[in-house]
Amino acid sequence: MSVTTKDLARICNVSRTSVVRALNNQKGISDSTRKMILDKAEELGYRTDMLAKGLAQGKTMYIGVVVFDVRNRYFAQMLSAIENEAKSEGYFVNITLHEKNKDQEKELIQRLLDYRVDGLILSPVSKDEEFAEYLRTLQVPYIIIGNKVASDIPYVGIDEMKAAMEATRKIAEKNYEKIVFVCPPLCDIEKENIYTHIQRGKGFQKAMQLYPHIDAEIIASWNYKNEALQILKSSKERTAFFCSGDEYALDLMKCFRGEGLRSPKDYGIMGFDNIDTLLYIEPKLSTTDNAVEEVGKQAVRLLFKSLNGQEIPLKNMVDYSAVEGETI
Amino acid sequence: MSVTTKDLARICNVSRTSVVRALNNQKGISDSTRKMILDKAEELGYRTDMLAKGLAQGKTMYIGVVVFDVRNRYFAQMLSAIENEAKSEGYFVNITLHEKNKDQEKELIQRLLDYRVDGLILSPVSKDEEFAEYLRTLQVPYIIIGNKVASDIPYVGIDEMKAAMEATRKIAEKNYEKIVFVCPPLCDIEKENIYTHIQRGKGFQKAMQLYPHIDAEIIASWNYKNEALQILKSSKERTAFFCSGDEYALDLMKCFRGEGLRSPKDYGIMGFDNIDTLLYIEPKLSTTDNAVEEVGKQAVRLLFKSLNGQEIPLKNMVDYSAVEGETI
DNA sequence: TTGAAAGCGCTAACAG
DNA sequence: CTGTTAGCGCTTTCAA
Repeated sequence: MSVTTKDLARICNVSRTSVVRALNNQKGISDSTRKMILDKAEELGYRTDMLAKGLAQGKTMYIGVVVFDVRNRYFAQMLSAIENEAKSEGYFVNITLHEKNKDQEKELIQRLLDYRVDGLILSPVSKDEEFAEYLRTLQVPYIIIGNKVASDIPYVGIDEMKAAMEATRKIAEKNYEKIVFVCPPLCDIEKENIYTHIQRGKGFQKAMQLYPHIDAEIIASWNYKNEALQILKSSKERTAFFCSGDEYALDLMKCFRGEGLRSPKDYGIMGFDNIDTLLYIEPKLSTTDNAVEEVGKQAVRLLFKSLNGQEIPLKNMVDYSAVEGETI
Repeated sequence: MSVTTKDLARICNVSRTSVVRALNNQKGISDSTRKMILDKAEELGYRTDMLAKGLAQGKTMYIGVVVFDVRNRYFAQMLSAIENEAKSEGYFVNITLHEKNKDQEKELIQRLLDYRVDGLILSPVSKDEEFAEYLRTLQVPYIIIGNKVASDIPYVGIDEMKAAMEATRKIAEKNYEKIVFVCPPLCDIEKENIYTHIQRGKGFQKAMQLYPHIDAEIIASWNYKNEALQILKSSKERTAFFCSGDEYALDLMKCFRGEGLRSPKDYGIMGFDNIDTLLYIEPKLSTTDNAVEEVGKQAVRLLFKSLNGQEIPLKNMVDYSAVEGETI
């Protein structure tokens, strides 16, 4: 087995307290004994047992992250950002995943707490009041990213609605006669937390009010490819699709291409998120960058503040940015 | 604070030992007291402190995973697989990330050990003998995925060489006059563990020996786009590119498209890995599926065997499969 | 069937 | 400056 403070104490002929003082750089110990102990520790490859330390101190320097589905680019990019930011403060990150399952979600949070994480970063798929209530009972600080749960629960993200409004206006100003908001998650509104998509939808509708002469339509179905195709083929108007996620846009583009239709010639299309798959896509998709890495970074920073006992704002907005493409 | 076994004992008027026996489903306790304790535990929302349990038992039911760069699709897909498989055995997974940094890599392993994980799954960027030696000293079972470190260190992956050979032959049989193996990581051979890419390269070369009349070339540079373009433009032969990763293939396709060149008309191209970005790409890229999810799953299974004291094979091969596309 | 006591490796309050 | 002691919450051996 590995060497403990007890071993070090015995070997160095000092008390365990002295060993601790040396290891943790505390005062109340002479430089010579400190050096002696540290040298010996180094020599024997001493390593702090974080379990024991955590148990004794009541904190673990561990933060837990719960997200659904890393296969989603969105999360993959964010996780790196979170990990890096936390590391810079000496914290360790425990990333856990589930597949949009509410029970699993809660279970993961529980298990992280069982392991006594000091704080949590969550991107929940749950949103019901019961879940909000559950969160409120948690004994550790936490912060929500992406899918807001309730307004009294700390949250960091971008202003989805405003971003969607601006995107919509960009499309509208290109003289399309019809704009279709494509948002399949909307049909899961009862089942999941799709806050971001709802906000984007609101932004779309709000913006469209400024353009009464433009036809507005919404597709809220996982059969969106067929529905969109239907619309595009049957209408004589210049049509653009505003998709609530880049993946939907890419899917549509592929589908339309199969019918010989090209953007921007035959239709306009815009995504949302700016996932990095777009790098390989031609024509370059117009979209909105959701600043996912910055969101992750901010989440960690806010959590640290919280851990240090500081009050943090409930609503934290990060800047998004429009990405010019060739499809509008 | 939360309720402990001590609290339960006091409240139920029994000893802590009895509480433990009830909670852990051990025998040596009457059904009635057991029920009484469990009911009370439930009522008070008792939760085992895994830190204390881990400390006392010397095992944590935790497995650590170290990978570089989740932004890579390869890992994102694999992590889900690992998490799911581990969960099914009651283990908890701690995923940690770094950015191809050897020091960070070792540091992460150390920290996971400090938190006393029971086992490790690693996809290392290091490969030197020193690292291998370091791994051999670890006191917990571990398994390597993807980048093999040494032949005495347990490893799970696909037969990269054989897969690359078969892919090469597929290309060769389409009557190309020149085949270029595009493998930028090869120029990092001194810096990183690029075992998989090396194996793919060997497979390519071995296969090409069977086709002496076909021109074979290798690009081992991060300037591969320009070099490939150069080759394609300057040679009159029917040329195909065999890329050691789908991303390189997508990059080339985009670059060539910019020059008005299309696959398969103007050149052939094949990728490797079958990343899911391919879903959105047209024409459909021919590639090899590296069975990444199965690899992750197997890694967990093998680790469990190891945790249970069983011997595991050092070399564990998972089946890959060719993916027919339109670009060859 | 039940309980007392020691211990996992560390920290922290208090004394010398 | 140094050491003694108790304790974090759980497990485990041994005795009743």
